[in-house]
Amino acid sequence: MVDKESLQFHMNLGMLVNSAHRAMTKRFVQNAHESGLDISLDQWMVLGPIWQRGDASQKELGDMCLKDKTSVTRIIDTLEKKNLVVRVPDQLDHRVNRVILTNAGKQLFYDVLPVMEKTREEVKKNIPDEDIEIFKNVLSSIIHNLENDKG
Amino acid sequence: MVDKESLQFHMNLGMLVNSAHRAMTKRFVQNAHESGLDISLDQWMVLGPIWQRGDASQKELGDMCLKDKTSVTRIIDTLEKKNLVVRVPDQLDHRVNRVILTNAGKQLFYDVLPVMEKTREEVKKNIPDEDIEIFKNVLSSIIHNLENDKG
DNA sequence: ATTTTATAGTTGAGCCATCAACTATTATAG
DNA sequence: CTATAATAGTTGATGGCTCAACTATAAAAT
Repeated sequence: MVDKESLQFHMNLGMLVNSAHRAMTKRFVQNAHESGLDISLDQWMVLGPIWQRGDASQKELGDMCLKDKTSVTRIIDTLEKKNLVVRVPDQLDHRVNRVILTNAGKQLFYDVLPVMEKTREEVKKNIPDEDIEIFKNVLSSIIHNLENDKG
Repeated sequence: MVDKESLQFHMNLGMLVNSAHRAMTKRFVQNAHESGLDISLDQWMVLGPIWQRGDASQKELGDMCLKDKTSVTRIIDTLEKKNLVVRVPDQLDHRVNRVILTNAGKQLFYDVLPVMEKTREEVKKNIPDEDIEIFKNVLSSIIHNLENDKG
C-alpha cells in the first residue's frame, strides 16, 4: 500500500532503486518458496556462473556477481552447508578454491530456472521493452559512473 | 573493474539493480565519511521524513521509506544510540511512538544535505534527463507490479 | 461489557553487505 | 636467494532485511 505522499517522497532515485531492489528480491524468494525451493537471490546469483563455467574460483565469482570477496566467502559457506556446492583446492595455485556444483546443486539450478523466469515476467509486466532497454542502460551507466570505488 | 564477461552476465535485470543499488549506497556512505559524517543511507532515508514532518510514528516512517516495521525499529534503535532521535510515547494512542529529531539530529540532517546532492550528481553524470525520467517510471512500475507482497 | 480482531512495536534467527585485520601462498624486486 | 608486495580467501564487528512469534493497546462485533 503505497500512498501518494510516500510515492512522491520516494521519487528520490536512491530510494526508488532501494525499494525496487528489495521488492524484486522478496518476490523471487517468495516464488521459490511457493515452488518448495529454499534459496536466496544471492545464492542464485552465485550458482549461475558456477553452472555456466563448470567451476569457478571465489575471486571469479565475485567479479561475475559484482560481489565483495567477503560476501562470496559467506554465500559459499551457506551453499556448502546446504550441500549444493563444494570447495576444491586448486592444484596449481594453492591460494584459490575451485567451487563446483554437487548433483543437488545442479538439480536446484534447473528447478529454479522457471521460478526466475516467472519472477522476471512479474517484474516486467506492462513495461514497454524499449523502456526496459533504457532502464538497463541507465543502470549500467550508474554502475559505470560509480565504478572507481576508491577514486 | 568490470570486464566484458561479467557485464554481459549482468545484463540480467535483477543483478543490475542489485549492483547499482550497492554502488549508490557505498558511494553515499563514502562521501559522507569524507565529510566527516557517520551515517548510513538507510539512516538518512529515515531521518528525512522525520525532518520533513517534525515527528513521525514508526509506522509512518515505514510507509514513507517503504521499509519493514522491523527494519524501522532497528534503524531507530541505532539513531537513538547515536543521540540523533528520541522516541516519545504518543499520548493519545499508547501503541505508537512519535520519533523526533534531537538538535544533533537536525544538525546532521543539514550537514548531510550537500553530501546527498554531490552523490546524486555523481550518480546521474552523463545520463540524459529524459532517460532518468524513464528510469524512475520503470522503477515505479516495478514497485507497483510487485506491490501485493502477500498476493 | 466482553470477546474478537486489528494495529504498533519489539525480539530472535538467518542471510547479506562493508570494513578492517588477518593467514597463506605466489609473484616481483633487489 | 631473500625481502617485499600482491593475491585469494577467512574472520569478526557492525548495520540492515525478512520472517515468524510475541506483547501491548485500541477498535469492532456481538
